[in-house]
Amino acid sequence: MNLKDLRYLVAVAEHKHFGKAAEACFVTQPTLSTQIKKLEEFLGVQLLERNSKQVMLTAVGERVVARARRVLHEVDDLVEMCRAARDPLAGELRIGFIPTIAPYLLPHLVPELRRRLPQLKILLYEDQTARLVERLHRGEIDAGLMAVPVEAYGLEHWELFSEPFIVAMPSEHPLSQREELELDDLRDQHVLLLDEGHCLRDQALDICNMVGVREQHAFRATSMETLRQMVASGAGMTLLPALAAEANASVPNSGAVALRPFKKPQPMRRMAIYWRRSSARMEAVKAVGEVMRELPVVKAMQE
Amino acid sequence: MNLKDLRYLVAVAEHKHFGKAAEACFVTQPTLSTQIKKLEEFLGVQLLERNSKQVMLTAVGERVVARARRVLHEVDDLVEMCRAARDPLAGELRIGFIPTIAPYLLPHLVPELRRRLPQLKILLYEDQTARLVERLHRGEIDAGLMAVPVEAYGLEHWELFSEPFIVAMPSEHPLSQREELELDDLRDQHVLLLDEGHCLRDQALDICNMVGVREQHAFRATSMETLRQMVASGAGMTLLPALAAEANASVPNSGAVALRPFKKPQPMRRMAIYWRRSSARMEAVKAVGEVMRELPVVKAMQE
DNA sequence: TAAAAATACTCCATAGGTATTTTAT
DNA sequence: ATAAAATACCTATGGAGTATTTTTA
Repeated sequence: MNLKDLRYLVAVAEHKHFGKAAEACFVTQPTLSTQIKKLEEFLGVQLLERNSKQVMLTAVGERVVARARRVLHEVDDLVEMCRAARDPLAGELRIGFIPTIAPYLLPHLVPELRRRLPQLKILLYEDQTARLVERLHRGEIDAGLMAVPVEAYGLEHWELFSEPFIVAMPSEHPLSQREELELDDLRDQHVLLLDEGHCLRDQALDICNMVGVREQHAFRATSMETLRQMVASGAGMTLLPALAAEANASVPNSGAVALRPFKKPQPMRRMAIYWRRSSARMEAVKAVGEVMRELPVVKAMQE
Repeated sequence: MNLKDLRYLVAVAEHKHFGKAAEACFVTQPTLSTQIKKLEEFLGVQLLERNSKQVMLTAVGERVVARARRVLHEVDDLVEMCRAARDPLAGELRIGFIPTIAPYLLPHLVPELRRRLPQLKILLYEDQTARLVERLHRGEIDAGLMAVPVEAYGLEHWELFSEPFIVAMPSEHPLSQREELELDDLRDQHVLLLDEGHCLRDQALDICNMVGVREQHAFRATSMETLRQMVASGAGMTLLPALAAEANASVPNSGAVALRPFKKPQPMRRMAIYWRRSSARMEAVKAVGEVMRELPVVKAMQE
């Protein structure tokens, strides 16, 4: 049984005339007649009573037509729904962010997305890289903003921007006298790092290893905010990504922390947006990436 | 778009695997793949995200599948409903009766129908011949029990039984002394008849005309009950169909009316069941006719 | 490398068309 | 006699199959 057959039946029920119904369905009368007959044979019941002067519905026919109408309406709705969903820049888009950038980037990003991609309903998720990758694979999110490299099959990515690392130290620290620092200045300093799992920990560790810094093993912060508070309390220094450092200004107790950039070339982490190679939302993901790339606060970091 | 395509989609959504879904649909994987692809092209949206290791639904896909499931359930219900309605001796059957037989036959017929055709839900209508024919043509009723002949195109009929006419007269009438009457006995009698429209009027009139009876033009009864009361009050005599006459016994004031049959061959009216030539319920109508024909009260009239 | 989906192609069932017949009022 | 549905027959679209290739984790 086909939807077309049901349409033919409903047309006959409406016109009470095979010829007119056929015309309304853009087919010929014989076509419609044979299809209706087949439908009746398939269902095993007579739906229409016809003679050369009039067409009437049988009792079963009446009920079948009523149900057929409902079915056809629902199918039409389904098609209409898809038509409305055709815009690749509309609908929901689920994006995950690593915790060391989410709270610092989103206040800039969200209003801009609302302005530039108003049809897109962005759902935000925050998780560490490994969990974001997992959720990408499971299809729980459509995209993830993470630092390259991410070891994961089946994902594609776009590199969006680089984020310099800034040194955060207690304001009374001797190095705070200097405008800019060199990597070598970190040598023999005690550096505080984030807990395992945060990619930021590994990135900072890589930099430290280049110059032989000792990690303060006794203290491992579980969040950037904790880390900042530890620095403010004089427990040591740390490396903050630029956006987090920038946000420091507008935070209580910020006077206790001195922020100093590195001399060029600054150590940086490269941020990219990731999605499943097979994702149907690639276009939307790229559009969102483009918006991020063009955020003033992001462009300012790139020169 | 076909219902089959929707079934394929739902199968893939359930199995999350094209091969397994194809198997469940009794088609090959390439068939299912191409049909799903066509469905996506038709709808203009990607419904599934697939790679060689997993299949996932897109957001639109999720919604389409939900709607498709509803549609398919409704279609299956529709088919199931037809399967249940296949029994030609089940469902509703609308039957019209002329007023001069309905109240006298139905008390015998209805219990017997309930016993012999329990699946058939009989709806009863009562109207004069012309209106019954109209309603038959309009499809408002499936059958009509009327007296032959009925002048109407497009109707077929089955003759079921003949109903003798019985003379009803005031009990003090001289003719009531006789056991059986002859037609000639009616000559010069004053006969009361039903109002225009009742076929019984015409049948009685035909009989009267054969022997030259004068109609009592001043009185025309609008119902058989009125007619009987007029006879009881001594206003004249009349011809009653046998079933109506038989019912007279159990009616108040019955002692005032004498009933006398004619000598053989009795004048009779022939009752038949009519239906549209194109009717889908012919089988049920004939079954009901058969039940009528075999009613004891009916068979008793036929010897 | 192995599993799975996509593609290429072939075939045939059937929807749909044209011409004609049957039917019923 | 006429209007309308049914039938006969033909065509061609497209659903389904087999064999193969491509993809990707």
